[in-house]
Amino acid sequence: MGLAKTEIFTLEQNAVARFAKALGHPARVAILQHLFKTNQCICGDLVLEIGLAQATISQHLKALKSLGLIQGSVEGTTVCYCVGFKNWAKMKQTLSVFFDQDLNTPQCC
Amino acid sequence: MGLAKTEIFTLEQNAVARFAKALGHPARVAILQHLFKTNQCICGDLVLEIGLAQATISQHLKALKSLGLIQGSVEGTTVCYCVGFKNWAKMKQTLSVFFDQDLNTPQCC
DNA sequence: CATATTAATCGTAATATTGCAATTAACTAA
DNA sequence: TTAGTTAATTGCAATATTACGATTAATATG
Repeated sequence: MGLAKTEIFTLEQNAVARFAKALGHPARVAILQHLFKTNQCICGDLVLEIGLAQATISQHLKALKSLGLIQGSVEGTTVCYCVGFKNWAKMKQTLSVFFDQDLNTPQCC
Repeated sequence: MGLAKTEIFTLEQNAVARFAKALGHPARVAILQHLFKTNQCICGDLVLEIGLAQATISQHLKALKSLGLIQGSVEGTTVCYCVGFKNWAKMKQTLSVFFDQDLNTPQCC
């Protein structure tokens, strides 16, 4: 199928999975790292920096933008991207809660 | 293609992506949550709990096991699964470093 | 032994993802 | 206006993922 049955899972489970999926490709990880490092940059810089085709970078940017992890603003013929701090924080929060499950659980095996 | 060009990315970028990808499906999130809640359980319990076919659960278990996030031990006709705490901790560490990039960066837009 | 139970694996179908070349849309500058 | 620049979109090919039924392998039980 290739299609996840999201309807049988909780909102939290789907939220964790959605954020995690967005980070599940090294190009998207690299894009975020570069935006944190440079604070902001135009799309073309990312193409040079990362070394994938412009169309491919654009596709990854779209995925990150759809979750609000980055935002882009058109400036003339260029598009300036930067981190979407609000949703970045939301992602950190969502995944931190998931990660810290282990604090309540005694280690068994 | 469907095949990520991992060779052009750093080890860290690939590690973040690999862990994140493993959490990128709600069924795998649910499996981990259930293992934390019950400490350990057999494969059949997960099939009942989650409501996907046994073959599908087995596939998700394999993905988690390949990263060491869970471990399974055969006990008679059943297989008992539990969290792989060592690699769980490694995942938390890897992703935490990535998440805390924002602490060094002044918020711009 | 024969039968049942459990979970991994196989095979397959549907869909998603990744990547790129080519095109398009939007804007700038001459 | 025309030409150039930038980035989104389109179209496509290759591969991956998700899901399930059927089968298999391993172990238990009668």
